[in-house]
Amino acid sequence: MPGMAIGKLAVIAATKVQTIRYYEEIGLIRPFARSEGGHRQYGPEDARRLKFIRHARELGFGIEEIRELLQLSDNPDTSCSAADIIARSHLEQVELRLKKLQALRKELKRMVEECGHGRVSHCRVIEVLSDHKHCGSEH
Amino acid sequence: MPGMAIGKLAVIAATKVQTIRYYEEIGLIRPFARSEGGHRQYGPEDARRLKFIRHARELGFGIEEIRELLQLSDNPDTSCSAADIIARSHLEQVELRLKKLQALRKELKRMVEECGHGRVSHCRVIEVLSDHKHCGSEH
DNA sequence: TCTTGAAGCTCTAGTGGCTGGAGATTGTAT
DNA sequence: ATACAATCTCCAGCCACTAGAGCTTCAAGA
Repeated sequence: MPGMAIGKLAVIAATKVQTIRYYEEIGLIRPFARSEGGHRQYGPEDARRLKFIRHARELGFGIEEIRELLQLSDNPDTSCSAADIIARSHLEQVELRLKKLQALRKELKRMVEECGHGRVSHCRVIEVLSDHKHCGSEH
Repeated sequence: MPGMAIGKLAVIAATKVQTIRYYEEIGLIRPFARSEGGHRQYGPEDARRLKFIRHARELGFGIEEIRELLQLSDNPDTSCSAADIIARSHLEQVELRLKKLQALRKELKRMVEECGHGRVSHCRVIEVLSDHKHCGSEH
């Protein structure tokens, strides 16, 4: 098994090369070997791990959360409740963000709709931004 | 008009003191005067401007967008269409984020619901993160 | 007026999660 | 053998703040 170079791993896991090196730096992954000249060599297990990380990042998990999840994934005999707790608290955060974003969209829509394309002195966009009271909903 | 100190402005605009100094550093605001001892002094116009900035930040506008909006707000005779364009493109971004977040919530909910509270080796949370294919929706 | 303690000052560094570039070295295809 | 792509390390920068050290100034009470 000769292992693949960092560039190929990057393509496979849809990551940038620098990002992989960064993950190594902060201790999330490490290549299973180096070539004589010092080039990193990765195997399929590294690819799986990197995909795990990228997927979790896409889902909005922070690096430290991912570190915990990786540890759990590395030790399949531990209780699953830790992973559950992480995912649950993450879900709560997501639902909060979602609510804020929905209120924001409403506000922006109103702003844009009410802009009469005239002078700034009568522009609702500027007006709404100038005074919180113009807001229909809290945020 | 003696002007208020930075601490009071911070309270009024619901900002941290350091944030105000940071905004000054990057050229968004400046105090209308300094005391003999070098303390910043602000007036009501500064408060209005800072509130404008904070409100726009809450709505998710970036600093450079805000810089543009401030310029428009400072020149009430210019066309409102520039502000409109900024707000519109911002709205688009928000709607995109919203869609992603909704897909994410769905995914997380499923993960949490399917976790049987057993061992990690059978935990759906880990499993879903390990393999993108388990996702019901793209994100 | 003096004193004290809160609030201000500047400057530096750190956060998270990468991203980009310089300049040197290595790997690979012809 | 050579050309050129890919990789290496190291360092700096991004955004929008936030925190702290170590000092000075201000305002209120005695």
